[in-house]
Amino acid sequence: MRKEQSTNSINEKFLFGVCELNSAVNIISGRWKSQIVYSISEGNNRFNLLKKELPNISDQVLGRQLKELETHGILIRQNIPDTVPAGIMYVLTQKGIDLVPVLKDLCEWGKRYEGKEIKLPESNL
Amino acid sequence: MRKEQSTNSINEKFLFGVCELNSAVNIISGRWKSQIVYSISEGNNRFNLLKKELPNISDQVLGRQLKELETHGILIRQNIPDTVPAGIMYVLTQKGIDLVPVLKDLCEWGKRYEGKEIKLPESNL
DNA sequence: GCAATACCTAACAAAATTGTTAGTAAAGAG
DNA sequence: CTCTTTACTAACAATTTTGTTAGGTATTGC
Repeated sequence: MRKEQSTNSINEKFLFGVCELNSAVNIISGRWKSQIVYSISEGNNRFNLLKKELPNISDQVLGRQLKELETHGILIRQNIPDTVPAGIMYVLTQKGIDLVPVLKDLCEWGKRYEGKEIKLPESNL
Repeated sequence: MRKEQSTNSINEKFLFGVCELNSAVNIISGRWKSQIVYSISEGNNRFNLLKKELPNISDQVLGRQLKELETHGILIRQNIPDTVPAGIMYVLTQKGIDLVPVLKDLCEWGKRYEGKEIKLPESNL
C-alpha cells in the first residue's frame, strides 16, 4: 500500500533520520490513535469498550489502528483465558505507558491556549 | 479543499470534542511541521534557513506548512525592517514556545525506545 | 535589460490515509 | 440450526495530504 520510492516516503525517512521527534509524531498521528492509547490507559482495554468510547469508529478501522499501535510497540494483544468467545485484552507496553504522560502534556498545552488570541512572547513586545 | 460533511471530517470534529489532545496532535501532525517548529526555536527563523535545514522541501510545501502553523497560532510572520529584498522572520508565539518542551519530551520518549524489543510493564510479567 | 535573491501562491497530480462493504471463526443460548 | 457475541480481515472507494509545475513581486548588481 505504501510506495517506498515516492518522494513522500523518502522525505518521511529523511525526517526520521533528522530527529526521533519525527518518528514519535508519526506514531501518534493516525486519526484515532492517541485517543485509543489514552482510553486503554484509562481501562478501556477491550475491542468493545473502545467501540463504546468511540461510537463512530468501524470495526475495520479500529482493528487497523490497534494493529498499527502494536507494530509500533505501544501495545500488545493478550488472550484472556477461559473466556467465551475468546476475549482479547489490549495491554500497553512500557513504551506505551511512558507515552501517556507526554500525551497528557500535549493535552494540557492544547487546553492552555484554547480559544485564546495569538500572543508573541514578552521579549518581543 | 476540505469536505466538511465527510465522515472523516465529522470523526475529526468528534475527536476534537472528546479531548484537546486530539486537536493538539492534529496541529503537529503534518509532514514537516514539528521539525519546522523545532528548527525555528533553534534560530532558523527565515524561509531560506529552513530550506537549508530541510533540503528536500519545495518552496510551495514550506510556504504551506508555515501558513498552517500561523493559522494554528504557533508562529507569526514578521517583517524585518530595512532589508532588501524585504525579509520575513518567523517568530514563535507564546503557544509555539510552550510547545517546544513538549516536542522535546516526545523526542526523548522516541529515543528511549529506539530499536528496543517490546516489553510489558513489570506488573504484567 | 537580465540574472539573482527572498518569499511566496494557484492549479494540478500523485500518494497516503480513512472509511465502507462484506465477509470470517468459534462457542453458547434458544 | 439459527442467532448472538467478540474480534477481527480483505478489497475497494472516498477523502485528504503531499508534492510538482509554473508562475509572481520587488530590489540590487552587472
